[in-house]
Amino acid sequence: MSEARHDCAMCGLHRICFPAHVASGSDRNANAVRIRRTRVAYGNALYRAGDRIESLYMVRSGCIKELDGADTDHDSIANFCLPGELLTLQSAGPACSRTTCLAVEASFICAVPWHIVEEACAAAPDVASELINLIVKSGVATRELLTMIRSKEALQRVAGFCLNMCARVQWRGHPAREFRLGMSREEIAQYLGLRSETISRCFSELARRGLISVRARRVQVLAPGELRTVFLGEGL
Amino acid sequence: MSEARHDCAMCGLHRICFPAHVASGSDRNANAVRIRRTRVAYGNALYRAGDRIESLYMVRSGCIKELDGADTDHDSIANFCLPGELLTLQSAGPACSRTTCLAVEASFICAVPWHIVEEACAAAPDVASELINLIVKSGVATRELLTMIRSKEALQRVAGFCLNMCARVQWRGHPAREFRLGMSREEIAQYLGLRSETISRCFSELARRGLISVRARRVQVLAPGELRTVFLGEGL
DNA sequence: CGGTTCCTTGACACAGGTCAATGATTGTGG
DNA sequence: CCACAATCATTGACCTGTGTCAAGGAACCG
Repeated sequence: MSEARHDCAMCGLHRICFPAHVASGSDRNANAVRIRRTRVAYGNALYRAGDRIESLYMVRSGCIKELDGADTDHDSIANFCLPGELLTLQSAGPACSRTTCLAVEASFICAVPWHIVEEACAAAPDVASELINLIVKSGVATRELLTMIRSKEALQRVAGFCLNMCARVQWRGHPAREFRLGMSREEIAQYLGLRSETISRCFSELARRGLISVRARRVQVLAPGELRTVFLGEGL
Repeated sequence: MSEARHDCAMCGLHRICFPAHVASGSDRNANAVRIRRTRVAYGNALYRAGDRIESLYMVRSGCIKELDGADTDHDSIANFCLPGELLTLQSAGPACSRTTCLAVEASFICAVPWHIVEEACAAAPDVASELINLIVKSGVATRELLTMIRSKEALQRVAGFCLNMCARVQWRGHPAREFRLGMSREEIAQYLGLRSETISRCFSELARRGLISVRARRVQVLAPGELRTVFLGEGL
């Protein structure tokens, strides 16, 4: 119960699930919105490109990768969704998804039916603008990735990836400088526009320099400052 | 007058400027929305990152490049806006722009004040969902660019760029297989994540193969089918 | 018509892709 | 709980595409 409340408090959907709560500071409407919870096993799809979008989804635990639809062959990973983050935002307008969402590892998901979201938006202008904010934010993240891939070389991208992961998990209250990768090197490579061998090499290089420590899928950031320097390309 | 009406009919803002027109099929409310028209000279900014966003903008003529804010040095071009296309969508939520918009060539712009857009959204749910649609669509375009840059090599990117430009200008009723580049090779390079020399080489190579013809900034597509084949990477 | 900017082309270097071999990790069934 | 298989990760050697540097040529502008 209180654990669930705790999770909800740091969820991106918070203001949509609990509009009254946010407005009044009380819990009285906390359960007004009907939330469905589902489990997605490793490798399975939450939904696929072309599916009708029923809900707005949030990752409770695990990791979901969002693939751009068209690319049938070498999948193009648009985003990794970590606990507390939202899916489906890019499909907000159209009835059918343009993306496929696969579980990188076994994951638990919250689903808020779209009609509920729409009702909430119609009822409260804050909620509507909050939704637009979330959509815009997800677009900004995509642009940041685009900029990184266009202008940074491999080592910088991997450094940036580590910093980004770090920031995202620690926002959720996890130990500040350590995280577990839910995804394989191959998937990181697809995300960063590189090859899995290059990811390995970059991890090794960063470890050799003493900036991180990698053991299987566990990553520790030892020197965030220097890592950032590498990312920015100043310490060439 | 009738020319202006004509232009408006193929503008992305059409459903927002003329909601009643769209709904009823008549022109009676055509001038209900107050539109400001401005001119931006070559190299000048429509607005800069950090500026307060006053309006939703549309390019009437010319070409505007949208730069991602953070990147101060080598500018990262997120998009080229051609006539009939919208700007500022990514800044819909926040009050301050995250992007800088510069005129690649002398351009004329329509500006619809944000409060008008907001009022129109509040008044008609179609308009609101239309706006969300437009925002989502612009996000999809960014993702397509991301996918292209991650997975295609230089010649494919340039082929894709030509096809994309072609589709966009011909949508506006221009001659089907020809267009004028408002931007320099350097700017195309920044957009596609390459160097200007590589853009030159790719144009030359595509011309050598007889797929396009390039003369200064004028491009003709001679063989769209084969160009598409190159883009898809099947005809290696 | 001359100066400036932009474009094209060549020679060369290097980051990262490709191919291949080995080692680590995880999961499964006895 | 162990052993085996399957997958995943690491590392090396080599090769290709694109960046870099430099020189000349075309287009534009006053």
